[in-house]
Amino acid sequence: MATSTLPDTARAARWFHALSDATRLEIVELLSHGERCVCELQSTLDAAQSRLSFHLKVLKDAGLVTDRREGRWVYYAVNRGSLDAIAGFAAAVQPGKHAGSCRAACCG
Amino acid sequence: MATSTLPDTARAARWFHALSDATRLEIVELLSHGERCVCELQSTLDAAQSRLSFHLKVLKDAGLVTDRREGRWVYYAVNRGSLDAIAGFAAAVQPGKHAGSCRAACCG
DNA sequence: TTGACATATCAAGTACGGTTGATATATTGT
DNA sequence: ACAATATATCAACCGTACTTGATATGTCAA
Repeated sequence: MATSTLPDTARAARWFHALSDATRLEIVELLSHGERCVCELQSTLDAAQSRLSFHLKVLKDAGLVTDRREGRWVYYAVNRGSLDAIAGFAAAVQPGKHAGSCRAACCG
Repeated sequence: MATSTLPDTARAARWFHALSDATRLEIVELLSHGERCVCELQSTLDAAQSRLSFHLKVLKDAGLVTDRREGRWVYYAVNRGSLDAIAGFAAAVQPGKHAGSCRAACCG
């Protein structure tokens, strides 16, 4: 029922849920400037450590960020592919973007 | 603190929250084929009427869909601008996309 | 104006998400 | 081995979001 360009609904819902929180959006925004370790995010956002860890887990489970341990530090970075997919979703649900027969059959 | 290309955090969080639910994603997907009245969505999604009304209100309050009354029916349609904005957000938080001095100063 | 249909709103119950503080795990330096 | 630092996990609490069924509003046709 979904067109082939659309990601499956559950995954998309997880992406969007991960981005539906102000703290997590700020994290993503910070990470868009380059990878950061948790303690950097902590001091920049002035957020409790467990709170940050919780939000980073949500972002990671959704596939929006990746983590990489280096010594005691864990560096988080945005996952470019997931952002591409989100942009792809936004493009795919623009009306009139459906391919061939669909356009004729159902898209006004 | 946000770059000028980023939408304000609260509004973005509302967009993403509106898209964070499977039912609402299905609604948007259906509307991407063209505007639909509530009863059409209701039969297609096999969802209770009050439930649909609730989700449509969330989507509308977030600015993702518009509504238009025609007689007894209310037709909902996706708001193209909001989808553009979402795609814009995804592009803006790709690492290395920051302008000029920022790129040199902070973006690895 | 009455009845039928389409949609919105409300109230109550339940489930889920976020915060906080405490504790656990991992890594490094001494 | 021990202490210090960085991060993750857990449990308890609270608020918000979703579902359901009932009721209200709005529109049309007879």
